Amino acid sequence: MARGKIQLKRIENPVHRQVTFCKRRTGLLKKAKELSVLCDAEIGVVIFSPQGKLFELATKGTMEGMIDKYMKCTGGRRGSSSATFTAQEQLQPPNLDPKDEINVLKQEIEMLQKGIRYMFGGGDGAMNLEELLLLEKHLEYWISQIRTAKMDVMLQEIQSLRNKEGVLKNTNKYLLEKIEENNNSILDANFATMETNYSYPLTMPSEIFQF
Amino acid sequence: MARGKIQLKRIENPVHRQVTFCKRRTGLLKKAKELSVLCDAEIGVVIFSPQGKLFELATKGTMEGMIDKYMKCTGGRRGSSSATFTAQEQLQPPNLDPKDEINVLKQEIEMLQKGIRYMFGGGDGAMNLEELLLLEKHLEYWISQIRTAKMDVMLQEIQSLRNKEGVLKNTNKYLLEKIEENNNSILDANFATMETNYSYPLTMPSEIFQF
DNA sequence: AACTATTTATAACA
DNA sequence: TTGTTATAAATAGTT
Repeated sequence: MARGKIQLKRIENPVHRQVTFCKRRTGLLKKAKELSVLCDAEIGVVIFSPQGKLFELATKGTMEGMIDKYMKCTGGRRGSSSATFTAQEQLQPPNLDPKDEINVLKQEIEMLQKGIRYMFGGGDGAMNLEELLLLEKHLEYWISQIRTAKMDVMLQEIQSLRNKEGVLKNTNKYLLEKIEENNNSILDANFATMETNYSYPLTMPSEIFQF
Repeated sequence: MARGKIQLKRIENPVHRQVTFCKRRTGLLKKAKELSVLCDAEIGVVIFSPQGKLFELATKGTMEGMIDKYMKCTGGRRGSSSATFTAQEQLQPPNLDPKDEINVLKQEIEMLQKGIRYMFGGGDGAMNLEELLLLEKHLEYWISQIRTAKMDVMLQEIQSLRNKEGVLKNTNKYLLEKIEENNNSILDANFATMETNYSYPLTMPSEIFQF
């Protein structure tokens, strides 16, 4: 893409090939990150150099998570490392002693927490400093996701309210016109009969009706 | 990259976002193919749209093959963390009517399941505003727990290092004394025999040994 | 690792 | 979605 067009075939000069690999690998990963951020997509990229060296990128969560998700999508059933979060549906005897039920529910919560731990790619037993830092990072990421979702919902709500506002404003305008018409009719009637000089308001206080 | 610089953040306009997703997805896959051909690399790309639709590319063999190779490269390291993020413990008064307790637990389960589904499903927008706010609160609690744990570990580490420091300082002091003793003995010996007038240092450079 | 002349990708628009 | 075009970004060849 510069100083000459490329031929879409293997670069034979090993030095050129290595340099190009390095540059384009960087470019590819950058593009993947951009796409993920700009369009809120989840992307995994795995690159093996000709020498078998691995380069990878997973834009949300971990590569393992991506692989699990991929497997689910393609229906491929292999030893998925993904935990099951559906225990509740499986074991739910209708009538149970409250004590037992509590225990069952607590068990389920534990299972769910295992799912969370899975997501964070846990370590063994007590967590060391690195694991804690990683977990903190993951949580921060998750919370940012939640906040984004929250914002989306709120923006939607705002849009909905604005639409309603428009409708109500129109209705209001229509009603104001009607009221004015009515008042004028009454005024005309009064004027004609001369039974009273009490003056009706010509309009309603507009601030009550208008937004 | 055209008709205007891009901001590296989520495109809020859904139409723009969709168009950009489509175009950049194409671009990314093209770049991946090119890199693979030019540099003889094996590349796998997996893209999930925000709606969860899958797009993929495996430049040599199949995606499954890539995943196997990836697993081999990273080694099947993964354990289960026993760290506990038991949000329900904190949010619950100890003595509660069993019925209420059950409800609380059920609520907790539902929220966790939704949260997990949300994360793994790439945010399919199944949660409403209140749920998101609640989840955010829980996550904030978890993160504070993690930070507390992190602080504990760090403080422990610091204490441990201080202890070590104390021991080492004492050892160092002791060794310095020994060395000085030795030097003096040798000096005395040399002085006594007069075989050489080479002068040994009386002390070692102290900054090497002291903290 | 830098530097540019070019090619390529793509944002805005239709 | 697809196509067009002005412009941003990537990068091939070079230093």
